[in-house]
Amino acid sequence: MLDIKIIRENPELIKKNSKNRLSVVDIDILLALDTEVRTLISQSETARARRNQASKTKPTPEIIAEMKNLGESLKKWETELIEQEAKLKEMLMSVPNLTHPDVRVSDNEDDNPVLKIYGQPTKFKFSPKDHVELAESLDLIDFDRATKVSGAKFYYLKNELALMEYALIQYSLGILVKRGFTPFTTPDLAKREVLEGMGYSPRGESTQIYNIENSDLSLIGTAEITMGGYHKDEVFEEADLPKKYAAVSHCFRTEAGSYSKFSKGVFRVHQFTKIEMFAYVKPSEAEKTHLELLEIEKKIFKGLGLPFQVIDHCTADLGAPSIRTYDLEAWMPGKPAADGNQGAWAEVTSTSNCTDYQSRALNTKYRRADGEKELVYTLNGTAIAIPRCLIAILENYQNEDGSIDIPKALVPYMPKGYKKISRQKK
RNA sequence: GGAGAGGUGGCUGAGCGGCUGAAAGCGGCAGGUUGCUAACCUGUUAUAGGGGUGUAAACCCCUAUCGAGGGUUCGAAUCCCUCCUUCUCCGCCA
Repeated sequence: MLDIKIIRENPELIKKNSKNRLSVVDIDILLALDTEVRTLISQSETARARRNQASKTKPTPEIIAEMKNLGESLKKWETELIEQEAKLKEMLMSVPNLTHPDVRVSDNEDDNPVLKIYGQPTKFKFSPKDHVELAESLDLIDFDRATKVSGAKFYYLKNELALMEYALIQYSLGILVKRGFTPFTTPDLAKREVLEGMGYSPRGESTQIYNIENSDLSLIGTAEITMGGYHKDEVFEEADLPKKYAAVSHCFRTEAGSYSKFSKGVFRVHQFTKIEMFAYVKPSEAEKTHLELLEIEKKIFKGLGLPFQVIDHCTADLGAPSIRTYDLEAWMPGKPAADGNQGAWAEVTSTSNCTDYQSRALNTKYRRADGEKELVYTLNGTAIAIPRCLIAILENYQNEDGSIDIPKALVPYMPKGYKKISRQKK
């Protein structure tokens, strides 16, 4: 969340920013609520000061009577205070972060500038198939039985594709560990307070989050949650920063109302495996680290031999916690494009600079060399999201006979002899 | 899952209804002593929110916080309830 002080002191700036980010929070109402809350606080504190004063000595019957009275008013104010504070916090959590000055201002969420294209869309001498067709003919994904067992938008990975998930993990972790990232396997469930601290609201109508019945646990949608919660209420020493983590987890998303031809196959699913990079840095290093995360994503995709482009989210497409977000979009030859053609760029990774937006809610700080404590900055980025990466591999590495080459970079991580996927039709 | 014992400041640990934001020790910081180190001595040492003085560095006042939340009371670290969590023993289990 944003610092309420920034909103108090620069209401016009925040209003403009929120408008650019398509936020619907009314800053005037928020500020009015803030004033109300502060009045209640000072009222209660004055009353408590009086009570503490009176409690220093043995009270006379008159004072006892007075305190009894005061106690009742206090209780009333406190009840009101809790209510109003909760409302204020809810509003405050919905106010998006500030925006990096270089981000394009646009109210169209597809208006993201392309920074650079690496490689070229793969050319075929035949008509390429999409990953669903390829995977089904090679017995690599079982959608039908997944639907029977778990429902729509679940899948079984089989054969080479099941192996390839682990190959991709090993390949990516190798790159990350070399760069000083600490590897993690995280819990796949987290408490509500952690989700909320990270800016995800587990309840409510449009939630993307699965909740566990009779508990305050939710299935995480990304390891960003468990890695952000990891240092909740902690204080780093400046010398210990940056902390760079690579977290393997399963991710669960309800994906309410997202059925369309653009999310065919495993493009948008309820469960997938992902390695998330997460970094805690001091403010002066955030931009540098952000570019480092982007570089790693590029290295991973270049290494896999996949064509991709880098885009820079415009204001309309920026998530609330982020001041700037870059995505890698890989070329997916089987994906229908918006203009009706076949083949499209599609998001495979995303990296965000969240400044102190998350650390404020999580209360994660660092002690500067001069002894002062300050909120750390947090950044995150996808190292690899398995299903989307598999789509890109299947569709780009397909051959005319329906077989698929395994990217050279993955061969060392596959059991011996796996270099190509081909199977006789039964 | 069952039984028991705990959760207090950076750490160890006292307090068990008012003068306790909290003894003592350790550690940290500043100063003294010192040929150097050790030892010793003195002082200091939580966080957050609000208010005030000051150009500022600072300083002063108020409030909250002794695992979390509720309750009892004029007053709670201290009594009661719920939850979380740690340890020990038993059971179960990959």
